Amino acid sequence: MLMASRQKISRKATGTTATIRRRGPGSDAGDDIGLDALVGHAGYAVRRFQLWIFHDFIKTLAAVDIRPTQYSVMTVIAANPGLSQMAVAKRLGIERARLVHLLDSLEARDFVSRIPSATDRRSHALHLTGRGKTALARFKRLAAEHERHVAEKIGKENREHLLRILAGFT
Amino acid sequence: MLMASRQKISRKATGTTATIRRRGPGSDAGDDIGLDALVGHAGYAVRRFQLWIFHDFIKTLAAVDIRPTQYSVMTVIAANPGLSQMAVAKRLGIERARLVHLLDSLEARDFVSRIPSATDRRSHALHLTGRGKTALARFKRLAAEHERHVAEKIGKENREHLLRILAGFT
DNA sequence: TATTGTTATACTCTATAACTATA
DNA sequence: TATAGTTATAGAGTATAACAATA
Repeated sequence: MLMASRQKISRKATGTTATIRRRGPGSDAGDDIGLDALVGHAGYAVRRFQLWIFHDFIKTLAAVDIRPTQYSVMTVIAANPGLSQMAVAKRLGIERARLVHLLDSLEARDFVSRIPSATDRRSHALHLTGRGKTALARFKRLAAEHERHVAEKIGKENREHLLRILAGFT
Repeated sequence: MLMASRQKISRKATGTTATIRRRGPGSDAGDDIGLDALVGHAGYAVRRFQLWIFHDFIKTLAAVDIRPTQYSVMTVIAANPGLSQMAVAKRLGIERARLVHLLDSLEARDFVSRIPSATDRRSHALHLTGRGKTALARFKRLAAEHERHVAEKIGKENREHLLRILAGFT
């Protein structure tokens, strides 16, 4: 349909040709395709870096089947037992609707429990279970390993500088 | 259902209470909720920063209805006219299946055209239309404005250092 | 056989709105 | 009225698989 209409376009040669030149084998996204204005955009670099970090995190913690958001939720609850769902959602910038499902899965794995709040019957006080605490200790060791991968990738000094630059966003 | 089973949990007071203390007005995610191990994780800081950047980009370019990925596609095509879809997808780390839809929308707005390749009848040579070139010039001015927002947010020097640290990811 | 563009499906994530039970 | 947790839905975005046309 769309295809058909596209192919109606005349096939005259355009004069312009692709500027792709392959590098040697093993290069990553290694085509000599210019990016021009894209280089110099913080957003593009940060986006690519963030994808790399998340992929490495997921891979490094694949054995325990924990993703970055699940890790952050458990970490915040461990550091602030009794927090409500709203408080966790606000602190991590997660939609409260989404946190419901995240907690459902963490509760199903017996890592987190929702205790009815003593003071407000609408809200839940979130706690790690005993099993959750043990598990989180293991997750933290793996997360530290992931963090070492980051340091290897961009350099120890650069990683520390980056954390200082972005401290305001945590 | 799940709710019901949750509410069966005994309502005994837990002793633990939320540790939330409000700051003065104007603070951003301004609760004194400890993050502990989360601070010190590059991935967390980078993720939050990336979300801030994308939100600002989308907001700054809202008048022209262009999102970061659309901008990056048009920029790469402008810098390398005649590129195939596979080449663009690989260069930007986008799935080729997704690029199809991105190009459909850019083509529908007459910003991009798919010219049948002169040498390989399977592939399309991608070009900006005249309208696309004019539009991209405007997008670039707005993107530069967005980039100034980034510099204001983290500091001019820090932004430049960040770009140097992450240069390998572009 | 392998690759390009395409279609389709599933799953994650974001953004909303609406509902309930409480406050 | 407003808030906490929940449910539901729609739109991006990611990850796959499969197909037709072509190499």
